[in-house]
Amino acid sequence: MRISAAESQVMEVLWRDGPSTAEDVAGAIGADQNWTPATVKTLLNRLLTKGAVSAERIGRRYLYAPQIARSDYVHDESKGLLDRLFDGKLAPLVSHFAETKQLSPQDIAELKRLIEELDDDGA
Amino acid sequence: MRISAAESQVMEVLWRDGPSTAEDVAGAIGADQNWTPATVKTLLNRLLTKGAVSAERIGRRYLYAPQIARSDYVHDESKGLLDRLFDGKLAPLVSHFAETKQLSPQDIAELKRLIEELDDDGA
DNA sequence: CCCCGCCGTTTACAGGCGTAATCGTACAAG
DNA sequence: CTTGTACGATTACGCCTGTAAACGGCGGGG
Repeated sequence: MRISAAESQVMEVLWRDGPSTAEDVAGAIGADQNWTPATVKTLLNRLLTKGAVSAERIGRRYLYAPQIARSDYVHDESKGLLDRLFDGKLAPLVSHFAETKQLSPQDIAELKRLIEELDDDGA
Repeated sequence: MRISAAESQVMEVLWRDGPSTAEDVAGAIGADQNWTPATVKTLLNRLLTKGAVSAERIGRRYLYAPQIARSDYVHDESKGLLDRLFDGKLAPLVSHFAETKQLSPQDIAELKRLIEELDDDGA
């Protein structure tokens, strides 16, 4: 199930805020994306027909709720990128960011901590 | 300059093999993507009008050469993903793969080595 | 009890993309 | 010199996407 870039903005709101009405979503997004409410409704409907969200009727409105886990989505996107660009390996990606000077000392420290933790678990 | 998924396949060949004719590219790709040569030519032309590749006439053919660095492309794609899904930070991405059990001991070892190297440099 | 307005649904439409066939032309073979 | 052919260029076309307006019904206010 493919979720487009615009659709993912809507999903992010639902993941963050939980079940929401179209109005809620429009309110949460509208400002920075400056979409009209109509646009948000279209996206919600496309997600609905894809089965990516569910809709429960509450009075004359619907509460939309995500039907796929954010972690699954994130995983698919991430793995896709790794496979396409880094031969499926994480290390080259990290290396790439290191080379292009995109890592702050804090980033490095955090990565270090994380890796040591993994290493301990694994060993 | 946006490079689509199909176009990036063509770019990958040019990055890997250097300046190539349309036939070369078609040969290098054709098998696994099973595109006709016509499709490859279309993609090369779209890349040409975008300025992503250059074309130098050699006899009655052209040699196509990348005009953008792979590292730039890789960087844009990677940064885009990090920004969209991981708040721009690498650590959460690594953490995500760790949680979903996508890291082999080799991966962890390599990451560890890499990070220590970075840490030494930085310190 | 009737009508207005608010919802969700349907329809719209231009641009990008994947995929490819067709066209026009210039070189190579005869 | 003619002609077939192999190129790049042009055209095609349906689907997806971003963005949004139009439509139709139902429920609440008068």
